[in-house]
Amino acid sequence: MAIDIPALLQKHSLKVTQQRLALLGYLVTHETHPTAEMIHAELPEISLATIYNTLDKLVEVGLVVIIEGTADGKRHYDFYGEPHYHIINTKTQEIFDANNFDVQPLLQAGREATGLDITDYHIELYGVDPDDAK
Amino acid sequence: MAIDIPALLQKHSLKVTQQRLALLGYLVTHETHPTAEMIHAELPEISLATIYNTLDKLVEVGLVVIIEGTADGKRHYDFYGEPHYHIINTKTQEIFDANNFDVQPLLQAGREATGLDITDYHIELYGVDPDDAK
DNA sequence: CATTTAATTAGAATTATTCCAAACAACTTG
DNA sequence: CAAGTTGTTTGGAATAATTCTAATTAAATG
Repeated sequence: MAIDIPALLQKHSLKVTQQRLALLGYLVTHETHPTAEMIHAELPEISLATIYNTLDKLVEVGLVVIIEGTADGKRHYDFYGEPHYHIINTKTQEIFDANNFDVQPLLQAGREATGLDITDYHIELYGVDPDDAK
Repeated sequence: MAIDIPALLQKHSLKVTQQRLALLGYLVTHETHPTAEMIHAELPEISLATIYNTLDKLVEVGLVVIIEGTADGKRHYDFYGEPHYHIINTKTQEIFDANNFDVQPLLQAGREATGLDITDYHIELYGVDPDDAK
C-alpha cells in the first residue's frame, strides 16, 4: 500500500499544493538524503524558494528531518515516516537509515539529566568500512 | 587538578601557539557552547580566521565537537573532554551536556545495521521545560 | 464562484564560513 | 642558540547556502 501523500499533508493542516505533493512524494519514494539543491535539480519546476519553504514546513510538522553534520556542510533532508537514526560513512558520505535501537532509555536519560520533556532527538553515527585499506 | 592545555595540544601533534592556548583554554573553562563569533567576541585578540582554523583543527583531533541543529542555524562548539551528548531546550536555546547514558548498545546497533566501524557519534535531544505554561 | 487565506515565485539580500597570499612564530637541528 | 623549516596567523576578499521581500497565484471554504 503506497503512502497517501495528500492525506499526510492534510493530517498536518498543510494545504495540498502541486509543489508539496511533488516534493514530499519525491522524498517518500527516494532513499537518497538530498539537499535542497539536489531536490531542485530533480524537480526543477519547483522554485528553489519553494523548496526551502516547503522543507521548512515539513520539518516543522515532523514529516521530514534535517540531517546536519555531513562533510559537505549542507543540510540534507529525509522523510520521517518512522522514527529512525542516521549512520554516515565518512569515507563515501553515504547516509543510511536505521531503526534497530530503542531510544526510550536515551530519552529517559535526557529527562533525568535536565528535567526537560524530551520532544525530539537527532542521532548521527559516523563510521568507516572496516574492509577499507587503512 | 586543572587541565594541562599545552599537553592536550601536544598529545595531538598540534603546535602550542598563543592563540590555541587561549581558545582551547576558553572552551575548557566555560560551560557555554559558543559559536565562532561568540568566541571571537570574548577573545578579540585572535582573528576570526584563526578562530575558525583553530576550531577546525581541534574538531579534527577530537578535542572539540560541533553542535549543529540549534535554532540559530550556527555551529556551536564544545570541549570534548569526556564523551557526552547534548540536550537543547528549544524554548530557551540553552544547551546542556549529559553523560548518563551508555552509548555502546547504540554504536553496536549502528554497526549491525551497516557493517561499518562506528568511529564517532552525535546525539542531540530536544526538550522543553514541563513547567512552562503551554 | 466569490472570497479569504495561504503558497509560490524571481531575484535581491544576508551572512556564516572558507579562501588567499603574505607575514610571522613555533619547533628542530647542527 | 642561530638558522632553517614548517606550520600558523592574519585581514580582507570571495563564496554560497539560506533567508527575505513584495507581487502573483492557487487552494480551500461555504
